[in-house]
Amino acid sequence: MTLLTAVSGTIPFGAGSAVASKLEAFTRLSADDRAALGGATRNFRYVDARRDVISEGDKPRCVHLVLDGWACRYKQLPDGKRHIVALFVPGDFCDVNVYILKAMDHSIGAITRLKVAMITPDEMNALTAERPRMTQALSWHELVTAAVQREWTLNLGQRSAYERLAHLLVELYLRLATVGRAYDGRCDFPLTQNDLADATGLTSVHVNRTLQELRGDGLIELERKQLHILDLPRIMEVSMFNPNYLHLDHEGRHLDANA
Amino acid sequence: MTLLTAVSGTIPFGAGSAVASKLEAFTRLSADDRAALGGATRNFRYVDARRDVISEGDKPRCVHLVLDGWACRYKQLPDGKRHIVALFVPGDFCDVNVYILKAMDHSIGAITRLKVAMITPDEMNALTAERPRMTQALSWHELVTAAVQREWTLNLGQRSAYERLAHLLVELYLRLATVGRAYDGRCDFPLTQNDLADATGLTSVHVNRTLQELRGDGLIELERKQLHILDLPRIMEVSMFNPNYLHLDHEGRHLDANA
DNA sequence: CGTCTGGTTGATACGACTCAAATTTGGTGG
DNA sequence: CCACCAAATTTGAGTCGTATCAACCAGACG
Repeated sequence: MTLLTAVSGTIPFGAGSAVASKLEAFTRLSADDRAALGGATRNFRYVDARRDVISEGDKPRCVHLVLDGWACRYKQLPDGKRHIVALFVPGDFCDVNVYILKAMDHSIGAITRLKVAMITPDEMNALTAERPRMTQALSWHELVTAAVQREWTLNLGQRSAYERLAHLLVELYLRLATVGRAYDGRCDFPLTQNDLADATGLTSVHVNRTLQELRGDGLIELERKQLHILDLPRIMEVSMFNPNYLHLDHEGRHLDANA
Repeated sequence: MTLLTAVSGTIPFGAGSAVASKLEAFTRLSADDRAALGGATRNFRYVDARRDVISEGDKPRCVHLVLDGWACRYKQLPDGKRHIVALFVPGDFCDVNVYILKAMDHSIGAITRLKVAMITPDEMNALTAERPRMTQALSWHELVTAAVQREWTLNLGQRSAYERLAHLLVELYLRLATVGRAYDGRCDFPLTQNDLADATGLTSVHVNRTLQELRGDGLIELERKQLHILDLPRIMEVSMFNPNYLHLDHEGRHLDANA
């Protein structure tokens, strides 16, 4: 048990371990926890880029968990406007417990080609039953997801286009870093300027000009779907980025499985 | 049991029953469920208007449940801007499970004088243990809260000032109606134009002018902290209000305790 | 009766949008 | 390997929604 944990703990990342990395931002997982997580993600499928994983109005029957690629939650307005209300990167659950609801009030779409696990209610129960640490970790995940949503609300409500875009880039960089998909200020960044526009409530034209400003100010490089944050402290400063809402402080270590 | 349920079921509203009304939008509660809810809310306090219930940075030790009055979640930016990211009306929980987190990433403030229950983790466990329907109802509550937060994100991102304010008014009216605090298009509405500005990302000056437009168009009356929605279908139309995100469809009746 | 908070009005400025077109990039098939 | 096409990015010019700044007014309250 100790060995397995130690080994998997040293693997920087790999198929299926993004979830574990994410949950370990809250609490150390035991070998059994990791194994259970692996079991729950055995059932997965691929979704092509720009296709829906599940659409507004559908009855949710399982929990989705992003194993690889990026996805988004979006809502469409009758006048045709689309808004991306959330982004999912590897390791993110798309709503623990959704299957309680009768119908989806939004759609989940793949940004890139997506590898996504489908976890049934029974499997979720099996995952959490007798595993209080796992239960807590999932609650933490939901709380963080809610906190991110609030921060996006704040972002749209109070920040300028420049600050707003900067804030989004920093958030995504940090989230990717916690699941081992970002290093040295660099990460994959598959969003088009159109996606960024839909996520920030700006037009793609204005996103374009604002990104040029960010580049001009020496804060970022962004091309060929690669983001490079050149000056993290400064971009955090200008976007008034307070990382507290990501709740990455490892205080959960008092729940350490291997303590 | 049947008698007690029937009796409490016929009381339109009263101290402590807003929660039950809210949860019953999802599932019928048994007499035992109601009693347990009553027990959990026995420990409450009053908070003066404009005072914090809990502040950013504080360690959350219990779940808060609004019994009477209005409250809000807000976040403050270093440049002094404040944004109200959520509103609470009677019957709303302020984050089931928060106590998992190390520190609040936002503050909860009273809009009016507030009667708020403080429920300890132990009491929450006692409330849900052996009561799967209650557990589900609380999950539903959290899912709806998340859906509302997404809708606010959409609201800020895609709707004009006019649509945005209209949407907010409709949402609050419907939420109050589900807990028996709104009838015939009328409800208490203690928010100042300043609060509305902080919640919609507008300035209070623009909120003022936009409210005048809504009044001029015969959609609402709003004075002396009383809101009167004159034409619900039309204001829903102009604000592109789709109530699906409130998940008020009583399909949960298959879980009816008295079926 | 003065003070304060919340609401209202007017004049002006600017950030972001709109529309339109050009350019670059990435992928595909010949 | 090149030609071609669609998608994504970039640029320019003009407009509009909302912010800003500055008064002023009304009712509540001590």
